[in-house]
Amino acid sequence: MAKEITPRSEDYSQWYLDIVQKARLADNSPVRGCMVIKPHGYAIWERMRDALDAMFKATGHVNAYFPLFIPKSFLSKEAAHVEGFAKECAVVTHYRLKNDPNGGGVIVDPEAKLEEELIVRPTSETIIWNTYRDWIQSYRDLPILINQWANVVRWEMRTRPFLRTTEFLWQEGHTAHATAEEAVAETEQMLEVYARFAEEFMAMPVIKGIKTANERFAGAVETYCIEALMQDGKALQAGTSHFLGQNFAKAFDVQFLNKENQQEYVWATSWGASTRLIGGLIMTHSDDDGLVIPPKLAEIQVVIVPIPKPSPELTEAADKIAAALRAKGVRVKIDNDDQNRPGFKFAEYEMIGIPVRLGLGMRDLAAGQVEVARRDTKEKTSVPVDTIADYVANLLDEIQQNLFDRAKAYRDEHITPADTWEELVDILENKGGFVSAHWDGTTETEVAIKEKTKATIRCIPLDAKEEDGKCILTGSPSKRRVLFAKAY
RNA sequence: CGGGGCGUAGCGCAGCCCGGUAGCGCACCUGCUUUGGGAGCAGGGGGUCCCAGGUUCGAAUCCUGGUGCCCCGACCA
Repeated sequence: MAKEITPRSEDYSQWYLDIVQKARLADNSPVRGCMVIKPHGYAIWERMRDALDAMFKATGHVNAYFPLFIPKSFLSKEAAHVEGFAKECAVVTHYRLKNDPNGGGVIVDPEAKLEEELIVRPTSETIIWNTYRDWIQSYRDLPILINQWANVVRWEMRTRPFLRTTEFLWQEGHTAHATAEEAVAETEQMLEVYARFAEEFMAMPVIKGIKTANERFAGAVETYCIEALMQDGKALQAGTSHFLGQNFAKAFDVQFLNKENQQEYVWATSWGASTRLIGGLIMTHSDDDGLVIPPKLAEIQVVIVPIPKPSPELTEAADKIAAALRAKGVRVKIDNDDQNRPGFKFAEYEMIGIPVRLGLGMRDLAAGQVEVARRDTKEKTSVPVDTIADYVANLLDEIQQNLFDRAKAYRDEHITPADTWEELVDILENKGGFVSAHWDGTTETEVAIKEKTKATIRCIPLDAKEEDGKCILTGSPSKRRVLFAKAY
């Protein structure tokens, strides 16, 4: 038993770290808060990236790439934006090293100080809007619908693999529009794209909503978000889409001539999702035996394990099954390793989250069957070889659906209405999850509730019904319920 | 930035209190026997004991200073 995973019931946080480590998703790096994303973790990101990228393209977006470095002065142009990011920026001050004259190693060459410091992008609004100024003259130049896949750096106090790392991978969409209506429609459309991606590919149910002023993106007029619920009852913001109004256009002086030959400021949106999604994926589906990957995001959906080890007969049978599966579009690996024993392999494939495992031994071959083991429920059944391809193809869909249904049932059970302060506190302390409660709409109240309970308003759900009520803390009138939760 | 913990083989750790020249498990290499849920036996390789200074005949161990990482909070995707 070389690879024990801490049970969730014992220490959820340690369980999470164990999964990341033992499912070979990522390693810590020599640099604080940065991680090495290992092949098995990166494969999940590649699938996420490809799926999202296709959805962006299908909604009319194109990819481009803007620089990693941003002149320091750009950051100060949009007041709220600086306020939000200044405290967590990595700054490049020099461009050269030299040998230490006092011996031992290299030092920063004091002669090589930069005239203007460069900021490693924490997000790219500033450099992109500085560029858009030159690209936009007329309403005919609009809209601009650009996305970029990039890495960004935010010097966070406290980091956790995938959930919050100093450097992370993400995509950021930056669009420019002639009207506010069009920009809002874009913001909402992209929120919809994220929600669909989360639910269809990650099998992770999400709540669509808007952020309160207090939780809004630095520089945005309105921030839309999708919020997911993790197994430990904490919420995770899984994607955001911002309506930026004319804030960045004004800060970077981006105007266009409209049809009436008048100068107007351009309307903007930005939207992003990051490698944090992998953290969400882990905490939505995985269990004490290891990672669980939904079939649509699994690089390898099916592994065939010859039992007890590969032999000419077993390999021939495995090749046929693999060919039949591949013909159905299933991603298959045949385990040709002849060193480890079956028990070891079973545990290993469960650890790294392969959705379906086929066990194939002489016993099965003689009976014309294959043993099918599904990762999500751990159930095993024997299936005739001649129907295996159809069976597995259907099973993958069923697993994808089951994971979603399971997560949704859990999530739905953990949206609890509260009408008194005592209820709110009790639910947050003991049950966890989202608490649906009335709020008077002020930042003061929101902050006060956070100080008392550590819970924040995750969002005002888009589908929140009009309902007269009283604020859970102050008793002031409220028109609708909002969702409170402790969050990652 | 506060609080706590830890730096000893690739990984996880013991040894430190009480100083005597480094050990255990896993992993790795070789061989044999095994193989339907994490194999067994035998042999073997691998170490600036985080760094610097001090005390001492002698430091992984004691003292001083530094440094790194992890975990828990406040801040954030």
